[in-house]
Amino acid sequence: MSTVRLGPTSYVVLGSIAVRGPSTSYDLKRFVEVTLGNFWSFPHSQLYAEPDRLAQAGLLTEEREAGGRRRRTYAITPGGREALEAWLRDASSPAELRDPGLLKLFFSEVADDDVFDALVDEQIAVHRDTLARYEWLGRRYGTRPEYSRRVVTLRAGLAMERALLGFWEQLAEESAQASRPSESRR
Amino acid sequence: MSTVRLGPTSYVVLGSIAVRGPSTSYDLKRFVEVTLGNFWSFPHSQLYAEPDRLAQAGLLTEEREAGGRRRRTYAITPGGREALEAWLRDASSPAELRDPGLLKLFFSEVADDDVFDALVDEQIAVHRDTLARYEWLGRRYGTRPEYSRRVVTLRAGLAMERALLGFWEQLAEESAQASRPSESRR
DNA sequence: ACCCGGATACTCCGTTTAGGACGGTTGACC
DNA sequence: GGTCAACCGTCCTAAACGGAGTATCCGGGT
Repeated sequence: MSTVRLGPTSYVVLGSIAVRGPSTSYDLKRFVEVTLGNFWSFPHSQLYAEPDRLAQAGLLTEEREAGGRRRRTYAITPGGREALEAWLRDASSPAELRDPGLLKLFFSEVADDDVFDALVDEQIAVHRDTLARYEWLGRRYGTRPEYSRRVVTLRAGLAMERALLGFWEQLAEESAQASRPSESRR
Repeated sequence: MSTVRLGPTSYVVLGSIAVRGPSTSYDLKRFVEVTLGNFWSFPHSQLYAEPDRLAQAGLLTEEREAGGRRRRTYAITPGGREALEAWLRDASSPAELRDPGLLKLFFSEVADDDVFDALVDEQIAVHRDTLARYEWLGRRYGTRPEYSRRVVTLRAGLAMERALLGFWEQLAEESAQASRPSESRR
């Protein structure tokens, strides 16, 4: 039980196991991919390395199948639950966004207008897709009260996507307006 | 001029230099910190290593002071501008969000309600602050037409922050409602 | 029962990034 | 010309990344 450094990844693992019960890495992968993955992405390979670290630290127990795939099943320990709750109580570090679309928009002044227009179209399509996916998820899971705390994050995703979609659509509108100033403006 | 791998970081550097003109790493750091940094964060040390790489690849020119700090000033080459424009035309990879607040919310079912309430309060405060900062930036720079393409990303930030703030505020309201069921329920 | 092919499940490892620590440089003020 | 605080640049270790590679399973054919 040496003291290990716990990062956000650690809490993703601890939390997922706390919420799902005993899990294998692959269970975590599938769980994370449709839930958390939407607002906290990271490579699946972490889900094999990190639980191991946490088990070393005594925050998880590890049980390995004798034969076959030699799958390891992890369960949370009292110490792990404690660490998780302590983190929940801690002050949060600020959110980070990495949006290549906005990055391109920021630099779009160096290119021609058709590059800008293509970017806007693309981003509108992307955000419409994401929005549709979230809406589908909402219809599928949104009404199950046993998931309520988890499902509520979906509402945050919906709000964000709607905001961003609105932003890009407004940009498209302004761009269209600018390119035919004849009829509406004097 | 070997072929180097160009990642988003590379385009941050190329784009910033294209937009600002010749710059030192420190110039870039200060520029990025108040602009891009809001939707594409990364460590400042990259801004010393990356331009070097790009210079090797012939996308930037490098000129170094003889004495003192031995500052290196970089300028973009025609090849660099070309690479930047090609990227602007490419399809964008999807946006990524990393929000510790949402992560905690997702796992909050394992803890008591007061942890949840504290989280909600904290997040409301955080988003109010960010929103206020963006509004200030908007008043400060939003009216300068020479920055228009760059400043427009600020509107995206405002839209997102407003959406997220609304989300958390609604959560607070629902929570308050649930904890005093006396008047409305039963 | 046995083999085969494709889908699934899992791990490993070389590369890249994170981001803080550290050390040198400068200019303002004494 | 000395001192100090702010400024600027580099380096280093741990962690994250992400894809390549391997093992396992399952269903269908013989």
